[in-house]
Amino acid sequence: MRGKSIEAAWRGQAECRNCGIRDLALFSDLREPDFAHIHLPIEEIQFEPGSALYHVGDPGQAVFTVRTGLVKLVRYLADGSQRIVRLLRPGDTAGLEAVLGQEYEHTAIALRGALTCRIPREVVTRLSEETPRMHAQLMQRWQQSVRQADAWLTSLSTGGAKARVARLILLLMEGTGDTECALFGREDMGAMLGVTTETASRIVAEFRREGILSERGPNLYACDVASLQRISGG
Amino acid sequence: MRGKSIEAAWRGQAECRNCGIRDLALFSDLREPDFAHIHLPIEEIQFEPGSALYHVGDPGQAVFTVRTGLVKLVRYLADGSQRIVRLLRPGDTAGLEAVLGQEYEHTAIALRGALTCRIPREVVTRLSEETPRMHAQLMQRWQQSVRQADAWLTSLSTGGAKARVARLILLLMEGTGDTECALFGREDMGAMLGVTTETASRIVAEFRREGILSERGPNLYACDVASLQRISGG
DNA sequence: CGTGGGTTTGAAAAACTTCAATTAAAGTGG
DNA sequence: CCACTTTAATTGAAGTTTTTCAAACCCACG
Repeated sequence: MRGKSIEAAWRGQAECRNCGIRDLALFSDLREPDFAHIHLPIEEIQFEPGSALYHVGDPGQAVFTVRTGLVKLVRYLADGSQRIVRLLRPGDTAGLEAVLGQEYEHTAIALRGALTCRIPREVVTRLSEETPRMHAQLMQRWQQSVRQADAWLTSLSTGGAKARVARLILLLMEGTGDTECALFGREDMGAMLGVTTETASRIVAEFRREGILSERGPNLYACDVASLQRISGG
Repeated sequence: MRGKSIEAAWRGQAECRNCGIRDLALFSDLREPDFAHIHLPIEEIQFEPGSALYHVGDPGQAVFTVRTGLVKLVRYLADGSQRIVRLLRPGDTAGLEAVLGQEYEHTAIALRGALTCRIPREVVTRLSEETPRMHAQLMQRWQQSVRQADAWLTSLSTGGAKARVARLILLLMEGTGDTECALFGREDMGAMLGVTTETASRIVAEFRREGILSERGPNLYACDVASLQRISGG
């Protein structure tokens, strides 16, 4: 089995045809005959919290679909600190640059545990040559990345620190109809927002004192959405 | 002729085959037979400083290749202020989302004058269906956008304001073997760096007093690259 | 020669960082 | 199961940086 089995447990060969999140995933537009072009195994891999799907500079051999959990894309700065440039959620794709035969641009690390499908580069390449549906899907994915990058800049790297934290929390709740929200370590929060760990901590603490966040478990909070929206807008 | 002729002067039909910057541009990989698929006119349009190639929310009807000058991609925030999310230079492509049939994600505004080629959406779509070279090129362009977005975040929205200004200036000089650098209005600088106009102004003024920048003309400076690099790294 | 837009500068307030110390939580190994 | 180590979160206080609000300035233009 794989060398990384301590951190990354191989689960088995993925059955894309019957994938539970197929309508979200990279292969959502494929039709039955297209699957014949998948000539290399797609593996299902479970990454433990903190383990890396790949590292910046590695030759891009595969694309990953996130099935469950959360993955951060990290860039390391000259001074050794890190900046998180994006967050991938179920349905999102990591390492698209592999399709272009390039090295990975980031280090991708699982926050919480993450179940992923590892799709070899050649599979995507071949599919994209064979079916325009795959092509279109790839372009969509690229655009989605750009859009997310822009949103990250304008909403998480703009304005005061309180507004940024508020926007981050709102972003995390987006989609989930819920008003509960699982946060992460303060260091990661800081790296997402471009502020120090302490500032992130202080603001979360302040929100908690003001009742905007109420702890429901370890790093799990119930959120006063209205207040967060007010803060995020100012 | 076009309604926007006051701001945007139509120059004529572009001759892509003999384009001076073709090796940089979207069509760089096309071969002779591919040009037969261009069934709609590609227009050469000159945008005056401050005029818009397109606005956020407009239906994306065309892609623009920047031939000369500089174009900013702007997002407007809830409070009415603006954030510049990217800068396009000669060879870059604006409005790629049009190819996906989507609305423009930004407002694209010419800083300085900019000569562009306006390529109708259908031309790119058709080419991309007909030739894999075009397809590959589009993917490259998308990736380039993502890469630039990430770089923008990590180098222009991270660290202290002095470091950001220094990195912006270095970025502007990148490529041009020169040590001269044309800056823009302080408001635009601020919107690129996520700081106020005043802060941008103060820092440029400070650099000037310290001899790191010396004025050579209106907003044109000779730069002490070594010092800028030192500042950008701290 | 006045006007308007953008730049520069000042001073006080606010926000953030830094560094250091404290507390809390979570493992670890007896 | 408890004491002990470790790691992360929180808090305080001082120091810096940035913003804010105002005013002065400069220059191009009518």
